[in-house]
Amino acid sequence: MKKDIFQAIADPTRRAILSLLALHAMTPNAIAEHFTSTRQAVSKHIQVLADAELVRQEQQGREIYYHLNAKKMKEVDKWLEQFRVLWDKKFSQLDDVLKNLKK
Amino acid sequence: MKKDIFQAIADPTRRAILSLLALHAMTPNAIAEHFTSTRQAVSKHIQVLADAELVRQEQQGREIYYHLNAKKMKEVDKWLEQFRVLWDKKFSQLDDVLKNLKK
DNA sequence: TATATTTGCAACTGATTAGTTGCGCAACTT
DNA sequence: AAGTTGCGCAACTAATCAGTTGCAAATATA
Repeated sequence: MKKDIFQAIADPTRRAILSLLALHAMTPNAIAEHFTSTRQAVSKHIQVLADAELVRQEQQGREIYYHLNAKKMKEVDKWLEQFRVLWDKKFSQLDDVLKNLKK
Repeated sequence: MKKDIFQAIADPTRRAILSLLALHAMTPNAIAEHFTSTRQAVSKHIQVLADAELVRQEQQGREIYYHLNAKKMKEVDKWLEQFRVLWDKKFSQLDDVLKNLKK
């Protein structure tokens, strides 16, 4: 039921919501206006983001402002770390050099 | 049907496969040995990774070696870029400085 | 040639999901 | 006080998904 960060960012709508919230905090209605689907559908997406702690709520009267919790995104960055060494051409070439040295 | 990178890395098993392939190329059978589920289940995961171009195949006789396409992971890194500015305390403090300068 | 191994593909099934609708509650507005 | 607005929660449904089993093709081995 409760999803992790990777599942949370798997959905394009949810990624778009995160991008919106990167600019400034917003209420569910304000967020929903950016999409064609209903408020409740968007609200469900927000709930998933909240479960994953990618988003925090701030109640103000009857309105709820959703804030991006950018720090949580660090976990994705941390996971990427293991591949970062591999994807850069410079490192590949360095790898080749090391292989040649072995011979 | 065809999934994108974000959907591909949403599954923990698939992330584990990617981590395995970060070490060296492997055949489906070899990969499946690391998991409790059946070969076909693992094969399906590999197929998803291949569709997302996170993995390339290299046929050798009747064996197929799957290689990690680490460069594709850059797309996730690129998406993270928009949040990287926000998650670092130093940048938040810099932001405060800029706000104060405005006054 | 006969047999075993490696693999992908297709059909089936139970579980999960995304989106809708309807509701109720709390908080503003007039 | 009465009506409106903002919102979350719950139930329903159609669609999708994950994993299994069974099969066929290609390569290797005896």
